[in-house]
Amino acid sequence: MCDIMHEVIICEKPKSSEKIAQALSPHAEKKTYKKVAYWEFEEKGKKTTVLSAVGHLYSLKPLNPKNEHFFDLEWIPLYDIDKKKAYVKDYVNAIKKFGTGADIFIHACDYDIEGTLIGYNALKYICGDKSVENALRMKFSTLTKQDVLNAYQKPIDLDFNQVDSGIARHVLDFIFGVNISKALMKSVRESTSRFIKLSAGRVQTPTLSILVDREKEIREFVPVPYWMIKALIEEGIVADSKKGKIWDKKEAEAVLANCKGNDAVVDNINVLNTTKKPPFPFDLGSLQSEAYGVFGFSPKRTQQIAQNLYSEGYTSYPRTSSQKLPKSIGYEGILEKLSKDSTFKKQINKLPTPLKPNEGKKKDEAHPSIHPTGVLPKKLSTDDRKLYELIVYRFISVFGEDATLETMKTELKIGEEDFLFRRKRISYRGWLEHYPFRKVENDEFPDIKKGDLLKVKKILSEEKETKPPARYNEASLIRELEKRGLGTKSTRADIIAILYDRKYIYGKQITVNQLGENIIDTLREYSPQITSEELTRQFENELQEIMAAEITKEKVIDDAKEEVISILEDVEKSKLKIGQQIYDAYQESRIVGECKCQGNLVLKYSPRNKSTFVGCSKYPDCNATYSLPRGASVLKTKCEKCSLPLISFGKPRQRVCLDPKCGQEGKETKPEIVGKCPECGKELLKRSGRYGEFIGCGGFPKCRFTQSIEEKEANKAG
DNA sequence: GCAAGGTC
Repeated sequence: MCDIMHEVIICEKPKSSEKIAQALSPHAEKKTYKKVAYWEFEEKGKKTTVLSAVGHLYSLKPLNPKNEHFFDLEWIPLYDIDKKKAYVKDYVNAIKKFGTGADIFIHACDYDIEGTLIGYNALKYICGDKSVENALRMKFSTLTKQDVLNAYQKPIDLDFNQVDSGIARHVLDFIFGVNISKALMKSVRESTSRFIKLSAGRVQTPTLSILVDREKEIREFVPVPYWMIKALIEEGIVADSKKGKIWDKKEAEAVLANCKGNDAVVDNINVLNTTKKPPFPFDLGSLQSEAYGVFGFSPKRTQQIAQNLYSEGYTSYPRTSSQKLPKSIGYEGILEKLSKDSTFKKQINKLPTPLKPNEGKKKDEAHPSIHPTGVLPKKLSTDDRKLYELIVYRFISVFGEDATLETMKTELKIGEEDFLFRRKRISYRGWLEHYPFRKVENDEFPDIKKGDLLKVKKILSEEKETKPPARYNEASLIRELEKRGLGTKSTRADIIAILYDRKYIYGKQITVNQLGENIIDTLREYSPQITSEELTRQFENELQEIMAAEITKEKVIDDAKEEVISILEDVEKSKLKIGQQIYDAYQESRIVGECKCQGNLVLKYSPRNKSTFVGCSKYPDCNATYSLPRGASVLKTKCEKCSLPLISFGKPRQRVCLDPKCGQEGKETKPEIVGKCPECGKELLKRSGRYGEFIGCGGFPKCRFTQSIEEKEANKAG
């Protein structure tokens, strides 16, 4: 048994180990050790075991957790730091069991900085220092059989510069993020003896900064009035004055006067054919964006569901930035399998041959775009089913034919004034047939020709005003982070969730709280580096230099340490002022209503009960407290009986007064009807939610159209 | 208590 050579291959994740094992030997046998899968084969007197990590197995931890600042760090198993990562232990144990004492160690994790570090740490801390010294490195960019075989046959040495740059990235993020976060919390604690969970980091703080800048732009925006002239004409035509935005009221009135009493003459009709290409296959970012737009799923939720579908084998690996569908995934086979579902089949049968996907530009060396595997799910929850079908229909659409649209641009003269209207209709549906999630305008063209005289029913001068820039939502913020190269495809959704969790931001149309704004103001003063994406750029450059052996990781870390120490000293000097300001801002953003004593009702947290409750800001002068049921939210609407705010909770949501003694049930008053939904035609209702009143479609949840009261007002005025 | 990065 012992005279045979033993070779161990360590991969980054279970899926890779499967593919690598199968590529290396037709005899690779799947085995399990305490629920963890590994692969084994024996060839030419050598036994090979293919093992797998599950991403990072080790994480940084301060050497002396009691110190005020953390600069000396060590690598500790992830499951010792985070209880939710217990599953990691099984993988570590499997590597320990089969890796210890092997003759040959092969590092086969993804060929990037993080992957290199994952394998390095696995070898070093599980198999021992010796395994690292002699380790071979497989370098591949895809997990195709050919690439894997090549990498195996021509292994390279482990690049220790790449390892060092990975270590430096972790250490740098830790000493900046954790120490500055701690300093902020300490300032609050020492100036107010209260605890608030605060944080700052290389990615989250610039992200918050983007939101704060937008918030300030909106606040400082001064609307400018303008007028738009519209003509209501027979045949249901609404034409706009070619003058567009008219900034001068008198000029608008003059246009109106010029039109008076005149019919409209059709001056010119221009009909154009345009083609609309099929969409690209999904990468994670575009899936998150589409699922947000179509179903209202948060990017984090989409990521969780996609991970689920992947684990069940229904869809491919979700954490990809690829918009490519290489032939090697076997899309004919996938479509054939999907065709076992009669609804899918209807669409698939209409696809043109030969099959050719419309691919996007974005690439990912490790994975293709997100696509169904062809395995049909038996049972899925409603939301999982929705996302699954979105992925399937998108996949089918990608192979569809171009759609053709006809656009009609008509120029009219009313007196001496020029008007214009456009119509759009679908002349060939093509791929649109396969993708039911987005509606495309399909207008009727009026039956008119050049020279026709049309009756003008009415000329309107609509007063409008310029609008501030729109707020980000989670999907558009993710796109912004992607554009700026902040975070990674796997972390962006989590980073945004942290900002919500810290109460820096709230709302679907993301609004920054006082607390969030104050954190940015404070950090811009004391640690400007961390508030801008420049820190990410600086890290990237330094890591490059480490990889090129132009600088050592020790030097980079020492420099960073000095920088952080100087920041911490500055914060320390002003901690009382900083802490008080942050606490005041925090208080303000926790206000949910008005107490009977005229004080503010604020959300408070009881560490003892681990629950949130409502208390008066004038405590201890006012002792009013109200407990909140789990998952309850405090509404802006006041109780009609006692004027405290109403709360809503439970499933289905019910409304009652914050004060249980009051006993007032939120009257099931019929919501006020305020118009028709522009998307589905049902009634638009005035509703109230956590962040005040808003307009929503009566067809909810089928139709998810919403708008703010302000938007509604603006449209009414316009 | 605190970051950002991998992955089930």
